[in-house]
Order: sequence, then C-alpha cells, then structure tokens
Amino acid sequence: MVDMSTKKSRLTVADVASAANVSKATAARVLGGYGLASETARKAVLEAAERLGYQPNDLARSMSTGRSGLIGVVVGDIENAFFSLAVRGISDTARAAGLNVIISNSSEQITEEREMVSVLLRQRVAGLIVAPTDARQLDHLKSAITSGVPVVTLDRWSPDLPADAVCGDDRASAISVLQHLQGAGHRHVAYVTAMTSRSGRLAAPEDVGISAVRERIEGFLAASDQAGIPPPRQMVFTNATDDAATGRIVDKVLAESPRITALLASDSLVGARLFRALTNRGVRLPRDMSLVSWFDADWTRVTSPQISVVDQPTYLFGQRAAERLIRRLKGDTTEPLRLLIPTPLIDRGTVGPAPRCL
Amino acid sequence: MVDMSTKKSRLTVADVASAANVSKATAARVLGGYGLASETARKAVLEAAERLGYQPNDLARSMSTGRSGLIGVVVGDIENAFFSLAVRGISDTARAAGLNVIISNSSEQITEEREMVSVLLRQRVAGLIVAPTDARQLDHLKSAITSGVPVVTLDRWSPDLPADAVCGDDRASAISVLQHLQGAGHRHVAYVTAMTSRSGRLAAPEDVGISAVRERIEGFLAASDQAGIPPPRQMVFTNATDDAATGRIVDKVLAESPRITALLASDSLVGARLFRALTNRGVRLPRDMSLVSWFDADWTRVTSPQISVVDQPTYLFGQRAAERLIRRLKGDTTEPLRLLIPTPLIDRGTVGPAPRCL
DNA sequence: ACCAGATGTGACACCGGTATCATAAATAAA
DNA sequence: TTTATTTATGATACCGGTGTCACATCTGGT
Repeated sequence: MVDMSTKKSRLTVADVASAANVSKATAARVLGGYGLASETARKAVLEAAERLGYQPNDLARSMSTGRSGLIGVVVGDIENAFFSLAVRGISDTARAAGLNVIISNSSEQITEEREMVSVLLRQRVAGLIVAPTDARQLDHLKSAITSGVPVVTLDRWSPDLPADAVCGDDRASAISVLQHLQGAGHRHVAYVTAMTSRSGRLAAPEDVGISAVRERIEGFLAASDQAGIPPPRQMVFTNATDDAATGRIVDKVLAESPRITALLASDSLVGARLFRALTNRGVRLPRDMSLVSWFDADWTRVTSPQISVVDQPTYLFGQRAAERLIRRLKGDTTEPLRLLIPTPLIDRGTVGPAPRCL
Repeated sequence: MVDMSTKKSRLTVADVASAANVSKATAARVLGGYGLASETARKAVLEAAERLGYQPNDLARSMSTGRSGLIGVVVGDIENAFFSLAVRGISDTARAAGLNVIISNSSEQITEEREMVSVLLRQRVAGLIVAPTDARQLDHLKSAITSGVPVVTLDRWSPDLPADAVCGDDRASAISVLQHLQGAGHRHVAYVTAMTSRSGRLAAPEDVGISAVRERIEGFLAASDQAGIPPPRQMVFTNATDDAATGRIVDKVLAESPRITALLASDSLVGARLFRALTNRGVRLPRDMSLVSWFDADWTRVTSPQISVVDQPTYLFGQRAAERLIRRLKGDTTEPLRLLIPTPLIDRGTVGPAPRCL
C-alpha cells in the first residue's frame, strides 16, 4: 500500500453544497441523481459542481451502497491472445453496462489464482469471471458464491461449481478434429500443451486440471474408440512452455514408434512453437506431419501453408460471460447455465494424408 | 437450494471483536496490522477472524486512509500484443508492490481515453499509466497530475506534460532503419499505420497525434535529409485497420511512381496485414519489396522469410513504467523523467537490395 | 514505595458518500 | 378555509474501516 498523494483534500459534496447554498443532502441528491430536487436547487448545485470541478468519489459511493461497479477477471495469461481477446469482450460488454473491470493473471497456478480471487473479493467486486486453472480445486470460488458474489467461469467448467460457465465445445470439436484426421488416415496423434507436469507425459484425463483440455482428451479417446483404434497411451505431451522445451518435445515425437503423424497444439502459442520447431528440423507440413492448433491467432494465416485451426471465438466467450454475470448482478437466480460455444475446425493447409507407416 | 435472498451482511471488525471479547479498536489494530496489541489479544482476534472467515473490506480501508491500492492503466488496445505484453509487465510489477491494476481501452480515441481516465479517477486510483492517443490533447492528464494523481505515459510522450514517460527510442530506431534501408539502395519508403485519417495520407509529422509515430516520421525525414535524398512527400499511409483496407493500401503503394521499394509497418498487426496483402498479390519478399515491422510479435518468426523487425521490449516498458509510478507514489517529487528504451533493429529476412527503378 | 515511561485498551470522531425520516413549503382536494 | 397530498429540504444515522486520544495497567529506576 502506498501513499495516495499529497494530503490535498479533494472536493466533496459538502463543499459543493455550501458553494450552492443548499444542504449536503440536497447536493448529494442532485449529484447522485437520486431523490427529488427543485429545478432551482438542481441548477445551483450543478453550476457549483462545474465551477469547482467536483468529481464524485466512487469508493465512498460503493461503501455506502454496498455495491461496487467493479467486476474481477482472473485469466491464465493476458499475454496470450486467447485471453486478451476474451478480456476485450468482457471489458467492452461490462463498460457498456457501466461496470469497470479489474484483470488479474493466475499464470495457470492455483496458488496465484486463490490469491487473486481473494484480493478481488477484498476489493468487493460485484462479481467474478474466472478461467479456473484446476477443476479439482474450486473451494475459493465456491466460497465466493456462497458469500453472494456471482461467478462465471470462462473457457472452463466443473459440475461441482454452481456457477454459469461459458466454454467452447471442446469435446465435440476434439472429436471432429480427430475424425477429420482419421479420415486422412492418421492413427497416431499427439496432443501438446504448455501445461506443466512432472513426467512430461500424461495418460489419464483425470490428471488434467484444466477442464477444457481434459474434455478434448476425452473426446480423442471417444473418437479413437469409435473408430476401433486402440486408445492411444501417453498421447499428451506437457511442458511446451518455450521454444527450447518444445523442440525437445518435437524430438521425442519424431522418435516415437509407431510413428506419430499428426500434432495438436493446445493453444496458439504452443502452435507457433511447434511450427517453428518442426520447420527448423526440416519437417514439411503437411507432407511429413499434420498440425492442428486451437485458436485462430493472427499468425496462422501468414505461414505457408496456412495453419489448420480450431476457431475459438474468444471475444464472444468474453461477451457472453460478461452478459451472464450482468444478468446475475441484476438478480437472476435461475439455475446455473453452461453455455457451449461452437468451435469449428477450419482446415487450411496443415492437414494432409498420413504418411505411410513403415 | 441456495437462498440467494439472504441479506449478505459480510463480517466486519466489530463482529470479530465481539467474538474475541475485545473492543472494535483492538480487533482493528490486530487485523489491520497497525498499533499495539498484547499477545493474548492478538491471538484471540486472529483465532476469531479465522473461525468466522473474516475478510477485510479494502474499500472501507481506502476510504479512511485516503490511499487506494489501485493503479489505472489506459492503453490503445489490449488485444494488441504490444500492449498486452506491456500490461503484463505493469501487472507483475504492481502486484509485487501490493498494488492492483485496472485496465481500460481507449481504442486510440481521445474521447474514450478521457472517459476512461475520468472513471479511473472517480475510483480514486493512486496513479495512472496511460498511452495517450493524442499528444495535443492532454488536459485530462494534466488535471489528474495537478489534483495529485501521478501519471506515467507509456510508449508516448509530450514535452507539455509534467509526467514521467517510458518510451522506445523511436526517432533513433527510425533513423537506423532508414539508414539500413538506404544502405541497401532503397530511396522510396512508405510507412503504413492503422491510425485513422480522412485523406488516407499524411505529409506533416505535426498531424500525427501519437508521439511515437510522429517521432519515427521525423526520424525518416532527418535520415533522408542526411542522405541527401529529397524528403519524401505523403509517405505515410493511414487507415490500415483491417485486411481489406490494407489490401487497398498495398494496391496504391504498388501503383506509386517513383516505385516504392520498402514498407514499414507501424505495429505487428499492420505488419501481418501487409504481409498477407503482399503475398496474396504475389509480391515476393524481399526480392520485390522489403518490409520492416515494429514490434517483434510471435508470428514474425513463423513466416518464410522471417520478418525483419524493430524489437520493442514492451514487457520492459511496462515494468519500468510501473516502477516509476511506484516511486512517485512513495513520494518521489524529482523532475519528470523521460526513459528511453533502446529498440534495436533485428534484420531477419525481409530486407533485401532495392529492385532497380525503371 | 513512588513516580516516570512504556505498553495496552476502549471510546469515538472521521473518510465521502447514501438513505431514512421528520419537517417545511407548495399544491390539490374537500 | 381547512385538510389531505405532494414536493422539497435539511438533520442525521449509517457503511467498515483508520487513527487520535484519554485512561488503565504494567514495567523499572531510585
């Protein structure tokens, strides 16, 4: 906490009131836009406020009304275009409803997420929009809800949490991606994510805290099952957090047997890293390897070939999430709603026929 | 069924105090971490607070102390990686100092910027970090400063504003870019920006509100002058706000005579649009046209050839800006400082020798 | 044992608004 | 004209913390 400024006491309603020769109550009514006031009083007060340069103190207002015009947002990483676009959707919608937005990063770590939620609750935000980093640790969100602060989860979801959720249809899109790949002859597909884990590999979807990723993996298993392909084991590569680590993953992928013929990138950052690692190693897309990335980032249309993507309209995610939250703030107490937003596959140029296995 | 209608009277220090059998004042001292308290009292209060699940109200705290733990940030567009990276730098630094961050978008429009600044001041933010959209309209920032709220400008700067500034060294980097291009034989270079203007073309740097862009143009003029090249007229193309508009600009550029042989993109979004428009039209980089983009976005290393860029380390911009602001909040009243951060040219693959003019 | 200084504690005013209520003035109804 | 209603206004108690101050209690020095 830091000293706010010089002790220069800002103007208050009382100052305006005395300048306008009315009581504090009357000035407050005029300036706050509530209650009654005669035309003469109104004019006098507004004139005085204008002349003195009065600016209301929203802190004080929030204090006495009990409602704050703030909503809190906790995302994994604003730096990621996925989230910054969603945040833009949230901000635009919130602002239109007269709400301000405080944004925090969890860095996809549960301890930071807890901390940020706690800070936001202390700021008495009216509601929260959170992309929970671990679907198995939601107690902080639950207690927010029980203490009366509505929560909307973004991109992620849990049946345990009585909150609205706005998500992509991850299971369905995963299935359609895998079916599309299977149609092109791919039988061994790996999923690469920046999620961290000890071993660098994951087999069971239960081990995945981010629900969106878990659902995709479940989708793959379902699609494999349907196609009569033995469920792939340890098909998830984790820790693709930078170019170096992603390079090592690509090396492992290329050494795998039976040969992996297609890669799925969990988000556009991972997608870009994979693309760079593959092209650096002389792997040609899509001849030697197919690639599909989640999120239609800007860069996916400057490569040649252009990247095939699962298009997640996250601005819309943000809009919808803010809209749900605003409904709740207006008193809607109906059952929590899970809003599934379609995320269609846009097959540009990086899905080709599977190379023949040896 | 959850009863949402319960009046959510949150816990207060008074509640904790009575549960711990001490006075409100003592409980407040313990919980607020100020003043004196005996070990027994402290333990009783903390135990009671823990048991009841007390959470302090930062609004009330800010109200009575006069200091708020919030800083306001106004950027052109969080969606733009340039700013989202800077915002991350700001957030990380601010958080480490116990400050929270409210982020707003101005959409590079002065009316919105004014509105956002006003909203933030009403929230009684302790300080502001702003990327002012028009160096000629700064009255709202000036009045913030005179009313005691310190301001740091980000990426932009004006001699009229008594505020710290953290900027790239736009003039110098523009000169070095142009000299580099001149060394490769380029004499006719166009600058393309998403800034909007009526005519679509600009000649005079005075017409440019965004100081960073103005300084670059001044740098070009200086570099041209130095090289004995007649100062280019109307070398700035505006309104490159989307792919369609950028395509039209590229058409105009290609029709220009004498032939324009190099393009400069004002930011990475414009850069991506130019790249797409050029490759769509079959223009080969760098054989037919050279391209340099400001900001080293992720996508600049997935194209072939990779894009030559002016590297603006905006995370650092954000960090430095937050650090300056925190110093001010701690009471530093020395002269405003303008911090210039080097933005070196990274010449990857899109600068080639100028094609011979006909 | 006695007083100085340090330590602990509670009562209460304050921050800048909002909201309630009683009263005063203006208007309508009887 | 009198009473009932509406409209306008000011006094004042909040909201949930902080911070001042007076008083009480506990040291310790001589």
